[in-house]
Amino acid sequence: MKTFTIGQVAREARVGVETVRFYEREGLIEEPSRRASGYRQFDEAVVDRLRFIREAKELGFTLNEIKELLSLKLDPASSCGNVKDRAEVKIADIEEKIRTLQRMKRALVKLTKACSGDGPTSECPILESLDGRGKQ
Amino acid sequence: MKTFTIGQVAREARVGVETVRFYEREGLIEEPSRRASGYRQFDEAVVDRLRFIREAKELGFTLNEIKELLSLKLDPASSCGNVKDRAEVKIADIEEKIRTLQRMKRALVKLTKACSGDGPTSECPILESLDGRGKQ
DNA sequence: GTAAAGCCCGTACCGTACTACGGAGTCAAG
DNA sequence: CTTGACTCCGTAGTACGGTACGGGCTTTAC
Repeated sequence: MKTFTIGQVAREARVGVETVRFYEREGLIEEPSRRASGYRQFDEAVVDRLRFIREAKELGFTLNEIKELLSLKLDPASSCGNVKDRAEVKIADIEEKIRTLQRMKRALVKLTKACSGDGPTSECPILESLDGRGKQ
Repeated sequence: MKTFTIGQVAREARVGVETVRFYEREGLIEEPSRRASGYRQFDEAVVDRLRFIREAKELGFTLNEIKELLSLKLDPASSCGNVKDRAEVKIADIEEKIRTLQRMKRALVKLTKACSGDGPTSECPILESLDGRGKQ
């Protein structure tokens, strides 16, 4: 069976070497076996695991959430429904974030439309609107 | 002219007392004058400034960006256009974040649709899809 | 055989934005 | 005058997710 050094798994999974060590410390990947020299010896599954972590992170899960997801997987008492529930909570989180960002964007667009771009900052409607209320 | 203690400005601007001290250390508000006792003595403008910071943060600016915005304001050579440019960059940032979140959401929705919610985690399409590729 | 690249470890540090702590001095109300 | 709330200060801690350092061993390639 093919094994990998830490540098190889890192390259394969497109993460940093230090990140792999960090994930090991944090319990996101199991402690690998070692060569006589002390060098870590990983197998293919760790590459998959690291990709899992990277992709879940890209989907907006935090490392703690990912850890829970992984422990669910190991727990024979938990069902697929648990995982689905968590994914649905995550979808709701993401929707909330999107709404907040859209609110921010609308406010900024409104401000930039009010601003000619000419004139001194002292008359900038963007700064005025933010710093204002007490200034007029 | 009415002056404020740190607790009063904090309440007025709806931030914490420690946050005001923190902003002072970070140079986001100027060093206030002091009473004989050493107590900080703020004026109304600081309340506005603190509100400015809070609102700009709500619009997605970081403290560093806010600091820049404030320095623009003080620089007589900078025009309203500088501020507008920054706001537009921020709008583009926000749009990018929204797109990323929408990508995340689409991926998660797709996965939850594929998942019945029944069955063991070993057959969960969500986990499989994430940890997969090397497992089949 | 040698040199470069890779790996070992613990620890410290990065940025972001605060929040908490503790002991001492001060202020305002009653 | 007392009491309780407020303020002072510097320092440390929080959460998040890593990133960097540095001295010393191991492996690989030539």
